[in-house]
Amino acid sequence: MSRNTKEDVVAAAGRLFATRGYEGTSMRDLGGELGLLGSSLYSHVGSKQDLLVEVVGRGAELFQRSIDQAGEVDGTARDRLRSMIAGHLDVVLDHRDEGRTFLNEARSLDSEHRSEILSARNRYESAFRTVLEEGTADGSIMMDTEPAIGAIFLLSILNAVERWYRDDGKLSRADLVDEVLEFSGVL
Amino acid sequence: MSRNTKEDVVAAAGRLFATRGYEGTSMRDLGGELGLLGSSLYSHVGSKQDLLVEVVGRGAELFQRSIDQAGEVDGTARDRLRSMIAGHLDVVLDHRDEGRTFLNEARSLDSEHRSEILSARNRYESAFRTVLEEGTADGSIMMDTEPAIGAIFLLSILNAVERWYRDDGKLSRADLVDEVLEFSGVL
DNA sequence: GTCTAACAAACGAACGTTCGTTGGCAAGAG
DNA sequence: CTCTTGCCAACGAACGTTCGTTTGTTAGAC
Repeated sequence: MSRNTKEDVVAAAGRLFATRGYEGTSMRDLGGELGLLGSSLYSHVGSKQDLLVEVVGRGAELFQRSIDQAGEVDGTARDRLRSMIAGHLDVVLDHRDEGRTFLNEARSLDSEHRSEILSARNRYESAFRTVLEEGTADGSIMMDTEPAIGAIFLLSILNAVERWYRDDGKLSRADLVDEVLEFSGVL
Repeated sequence: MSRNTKEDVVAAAGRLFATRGYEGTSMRDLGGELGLLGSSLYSHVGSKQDLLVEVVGRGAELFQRSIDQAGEVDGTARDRLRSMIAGHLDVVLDHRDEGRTFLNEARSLDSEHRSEILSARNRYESAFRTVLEEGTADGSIMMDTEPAIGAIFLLSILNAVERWYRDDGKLSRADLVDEVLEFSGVL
């Protein structure tokens, strides 16, 4: 009989928040997921809101780490863009729960944490805009669309990937990266 | 003292469902929005779920009408694609509440209505895929991406527009249509 | 090695509040 | 008079959370 750790609780919370939404998930639901009573969760966590903060925070951290790694890639701006896209797909596909919760459930955060997440998202979008600008400058990226719009379009595609892509399909992740680059006129 | 009609109730429900989500909206919230008690809403509507069905249904109808109109456009497949994109943007921007609720709150529908909406979405995506195939065949569309993926990418961009586009900005809707076409390599 | 003190994890009952919903009644418009 | 609209009071269920208690494990003292 193995008992549950805080890690288990946060993981299960991510799963339920991602699929049913924060408001659509009750502490009793979450307890049931772990074979516990709802009240037992309070041995591990201070409040339901704390759980959301934790899950969303993990999502934010994953995206942040991804963009940091891509920034260290040397080569042309196009190489860096490719790395950013691949990294984004990995986050969104390998950490579906945290990614979805980060992207969709931020509105349920208290205003302090919500605005933190919002500026994290803005910084993230800026990184995409910047690499597009650099690629236009050094000639490694020929995109007909201006960087500000192109970054938004790219992220729209990337954020939606989790809704339809399956790893066991015919399209590999590497091919998916190429498809995205090709679609946006970079390749 | 003007009294409220069912129309007002459905419109307010759309507004709240779109911004706070279905589960995040209480009947008392909704009543407050109209200067009523929550219980008074039951003079207009059978249940909260009925309201969601109504709002989502309106969203579905708007998208359906848009795609039907675009289908009647004569010219090349590219002309029809342009019309589909413009129509989608109009739905999503002129009927933000119904559009958002249709796109984001379907999971809160009872399973019967949910699967109806899901197949409506599939038919809608099929229409995009088909026009891309036709455009490849008649040579009016040169897209490097295969139609199935291209349709998904296009819809990912279009569905996200409502999150960032403002009508009072520098970018007109017509220009936005061009940007989308250009980004996807059609123009 | 045993006894004991501490701790983490979970239970079960209950708290106050909010939820969706119902039913009876009043005011006003056609 | 009737029909629509809304108020009011109330319902049972579910909500997040707190509390005192129980259980199993871990660590140190004897």
